[in-house]
Amino acid sequence: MARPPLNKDKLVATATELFSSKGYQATSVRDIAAAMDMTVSNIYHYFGSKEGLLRAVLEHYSKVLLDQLRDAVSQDLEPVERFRLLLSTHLRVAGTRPRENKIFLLDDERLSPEGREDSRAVQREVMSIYINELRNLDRHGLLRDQQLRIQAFNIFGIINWHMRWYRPQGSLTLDETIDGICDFILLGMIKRSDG
Amino acid sequence: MARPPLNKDKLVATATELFSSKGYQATSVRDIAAAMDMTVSNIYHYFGSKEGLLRAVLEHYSKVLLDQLRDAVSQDLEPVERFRLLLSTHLRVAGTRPRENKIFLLDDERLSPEGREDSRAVQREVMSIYINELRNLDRHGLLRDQQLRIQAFNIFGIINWHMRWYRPQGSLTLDETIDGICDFILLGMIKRSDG
DNA sequence: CTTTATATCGAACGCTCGTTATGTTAAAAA
DNA sequence: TTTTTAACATAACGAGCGTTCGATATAAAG
Repeated sequence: MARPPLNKDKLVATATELFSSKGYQATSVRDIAAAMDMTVSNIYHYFGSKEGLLRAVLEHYSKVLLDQLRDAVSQDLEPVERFRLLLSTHLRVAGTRPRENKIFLLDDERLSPEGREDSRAVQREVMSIYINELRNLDRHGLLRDQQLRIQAFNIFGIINWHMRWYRPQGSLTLDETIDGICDFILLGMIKRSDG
Repeated sequence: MARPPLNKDKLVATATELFSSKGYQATSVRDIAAAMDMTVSNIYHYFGSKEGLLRAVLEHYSKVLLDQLRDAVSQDLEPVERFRLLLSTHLRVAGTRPRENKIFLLDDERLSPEGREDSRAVQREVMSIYINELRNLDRHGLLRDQQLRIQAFNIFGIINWHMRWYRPQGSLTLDETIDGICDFILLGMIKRSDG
């Protein structure tokens, strides 16, 4: 046994790069093999199938995302402050791992039923983290609207759209962008007299 | 000449249905031919290529969307009211044509450079409509934040995410959902004392 | 009726895809 | 040293893909 996990990790990284830039379906196993300078059959030796590689990519990202979100909501903070921490954490994970995030959002439709169910379970878990926090805000009379799921979906839309336009080399830093987005979510667009 | 535009329209409709449910790449020209009960070569007679069909789908949707948005912002209304009309119009088009919207958002990456440029032009036009309205709001001192493009991107995220979760057969009507989303965008999540 | 243009078809071409069967190297285990 | 096992390679299979070619049917135009 030479260095088995080393090459396996590099394979996941290369697949992430290619899947995110060309799309899962448009990326052939031969593309990945060429980028790794190895043969196709070797990839099958490691992952068994093309979908096995996709699942490895998704499982890695899911773990990172859920760990960070759970950590954020476990902090002992004022309701609004903790919600802001949840938002900024989510934005930071998605913003620093745009490739994994893109695959997670777009290519889960290409999974087999079992893989799709795993992906859905992660999405449900993220949703339940948000619903818990929204309930907490509502308990303190801080929520303007009680349609919690719609609020959550709106937030996911903003966060997940973020990756389509944010470029690290742009004029705003990631921190500035994240603050602006959190304010947008919490306060809305229109200027208010008490803000 | 029998009824040329009739079959051509049906072909665009069938392609829309299949492209949106399975994705552009996962839909073969043979799939579409089978759904239309015609042969593959007949599709090529009409559209010349698979991409030709995709472009026909996108051009149709782009025209509808831009027409409606332009009509909304041409109304003579108070700034906030006109912005709310723009939002609700956009949400209504996307919500009543979820299939076209999905293809428009996801499959423009599969176009050739020329087709991609056409699609980008439409996206730029939509953005400029929003920027104009945001400038108008700002001129009246109504905007909380002056990062206009970020505001616009946040809005697009919410609107385009809408199609991933909204189901007409759900408990809320489209109108109720649209109102809730407009309020979210304009007022934010947190209850304010002057609201 | 003849010409012409459109609508439709059947069959194939060349290519790429995911996958597998079989073999070889090389390093760790015994 | 022998055995075993993981890491790699070569070569192919069968299927599906987008596309094209050549022919036919059909209806409008002359």
